[in-house]
Amino acid sequence: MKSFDIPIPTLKRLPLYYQHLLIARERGEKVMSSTDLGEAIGSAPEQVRKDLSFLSGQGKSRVGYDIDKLISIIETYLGLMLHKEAVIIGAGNLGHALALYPGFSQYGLKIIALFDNDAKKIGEKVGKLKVLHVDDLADYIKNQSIRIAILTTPPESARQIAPQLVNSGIKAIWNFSTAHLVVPEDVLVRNVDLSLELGVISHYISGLDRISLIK
Amino acid sequence: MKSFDIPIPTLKRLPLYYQHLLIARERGEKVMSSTDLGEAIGSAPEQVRKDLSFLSGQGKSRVGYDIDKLISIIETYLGLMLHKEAVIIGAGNLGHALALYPGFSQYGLKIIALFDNDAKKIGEKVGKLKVLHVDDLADYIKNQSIRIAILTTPPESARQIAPQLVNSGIKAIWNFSTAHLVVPEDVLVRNVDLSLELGVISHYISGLDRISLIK
DNA sequence: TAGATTGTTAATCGATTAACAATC
DNA sequence: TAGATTGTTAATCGATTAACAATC
Repeated sequence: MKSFDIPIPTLKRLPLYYQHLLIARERGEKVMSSTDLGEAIGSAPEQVRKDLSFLSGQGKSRVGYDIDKLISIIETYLGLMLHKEAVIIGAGNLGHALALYPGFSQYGLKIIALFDNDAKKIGEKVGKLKVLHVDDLADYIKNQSIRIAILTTPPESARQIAPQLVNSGIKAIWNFSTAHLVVPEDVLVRNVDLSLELGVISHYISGLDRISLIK
Repeated sequence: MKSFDIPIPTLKRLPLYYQHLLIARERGEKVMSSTDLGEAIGSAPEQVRKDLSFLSGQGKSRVGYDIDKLISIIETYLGLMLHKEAVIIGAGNLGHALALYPGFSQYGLKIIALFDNDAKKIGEKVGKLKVLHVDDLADYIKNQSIRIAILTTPPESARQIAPQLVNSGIKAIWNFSTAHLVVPEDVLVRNVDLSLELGVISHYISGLDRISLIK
């Protein structure tokens, strides 16, 4: 799963550029310099130019980047226009929030089903979606040719379900559980453990206390 | 805000180690090697040893790390035992999910209030918390000496509120909005933009399509 | 003692930043 | 033309990985 032709950090900045370009276009702007784009997302202009050079830079000296053109280049490069369907496994609070998260559609991601193993939740409505039983998950994925799964279950369930997902044809797992998933090479796993940020935040806050003790 | 004595990636792995050590302790285990710890979180043993060396390595050759000791070292280092109170601004789906997220208390984080500017939401119950009006935010933070704020509002609101938070004494902002916040040096901002992962996922999925087209 | 495992130094890798020639 | 801005190469920085001596 390593054959990226572009650094992951760059890949994560592209959506940011994209958002700001959309806003600028909305405002009627036509071109944008690397300096302005960088400022908008909090990066240096060199960073922006470097990032954009991966997608065959299209800027014009003295002018900047053509907003329309750059938008469509990023769309093509990331495959944003592609219709990407995903399922959520785990209909808890986080699953709900993600199912209803408004930002995803901008990137072509559409949540089309939620699964849970809790009988009480089956049939429950989340937005326009109904919660389905996890027993039907494998068939559903196969029949609908889903390739993206979002995991918001407890870690043990996540570990159990991951192989099923892979067997059913899932190619990308967005893992919100704390479980470390082991999957074949050709399956992308992106881990988002919200708690990890607490390592940084907690250390920072407790550092403040330490300083104030010394003073 | 740069004066970390330890790499951020390490800081984010410490909570992972911590979790696995807790589990191991639960199982009655006494010591754990860097190899085992690494395996649990998907890192190399060298990585583990390197990380732990930042907190004055406490392992024993031929034996491994004393689980009890390491747990308490990490707790001290990250300030996990510190009682850290936080407010959430934005009582939408994500705000709800975070308010009810079970994983935070393990790290000493306690959400004690939710704020919103939508009159319809004020007074609404989220778990045991009531949604308060954002007009009362500054006073609340000052009176309760809150230092951590979690932002789950739309980007424009986030940008507006950030200076207020800083003025009221907030020292760490966990920013789930897409806004790029500009704050004084001594305020920590941790950005979590869920959409950014979609850059990586979308690119990967569309890469699969590209390959299958070629074949 | 012999061997496993740590802690640390050095080598590698990769991303960011700086510099600057090319260009519009 | 002069000057601003790109695109790219080189230098720097920082984190990961490898190697190995120290140690229990």
